[in-house]
Amino acid sequence: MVEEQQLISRDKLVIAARLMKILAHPVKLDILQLLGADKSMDVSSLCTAIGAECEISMMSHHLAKMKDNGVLQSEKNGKQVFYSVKDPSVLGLLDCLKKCSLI
Amino acid sequence: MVEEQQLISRDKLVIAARLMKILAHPVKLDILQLLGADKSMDVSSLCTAIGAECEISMMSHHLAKMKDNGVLQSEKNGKQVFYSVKDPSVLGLLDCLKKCSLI
DNA sequence: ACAACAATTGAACATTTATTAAAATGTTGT
DNA sequence: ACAACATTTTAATAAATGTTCAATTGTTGT
Repeated sequence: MVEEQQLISRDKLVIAARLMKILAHPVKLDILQLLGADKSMDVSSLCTAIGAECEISMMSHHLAKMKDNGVLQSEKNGKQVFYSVKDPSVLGLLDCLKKCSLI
Repeated sequence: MVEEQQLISRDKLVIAARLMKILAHPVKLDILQLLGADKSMDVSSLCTAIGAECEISMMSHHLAKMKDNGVLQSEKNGKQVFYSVKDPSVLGLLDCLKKCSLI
């Protein structure tokens, strides 16, 4: 059975490439999988979870970029800022990487 | 039913990020979908298929990078060089982008 | 050997990205 | 008001990326 695939339009490829570019960083992917679909974590906790090489300032930069691009959302609670995944569909990318045994 | 997900290791995240970074470009994604799992096209044809804004030199650079990183393979036939997808599992990324309605 | 063609290579350049440090902002408890 | 803390912001810098052009390589047919 030959499935004739519908080609993705240039516009959509541009959008996809932009999203991939934003997420194409080990720390950002790790943030995504740590948060998952429904968790919420503050910046320091994320930094700790990511591991030793994490500077709080760097983490903040990553989070800001992901938020600016609609991947994450944040909510302030006292001194802390809690981040969570805004649109869970982006998690499909991670799943895909796993399922396709690309990683 | 709560599925507790196994976290992807740092090493694998680095690999995944590298692959995503390589492919995070509209032209590269377009090359991937044009070639699909089993097609083989020469550089000029790819350039024509991509559209008007395509410089042959730019196409060659893109193809070389994708080949260097194990995404594509090439075969010379006369004056032309034919490119094809080396490991079809990378196409899963494209499928995923479609299926997850990310694009 | 030469011309025509296909593709690659290398250099130059502008743009973007990642990292780090220091300063600034905002919040809480005293 | 002040100190302690959490986070953001800004700036400086280094590194990677994308694009274009010109020069080069390799192939085919005459």
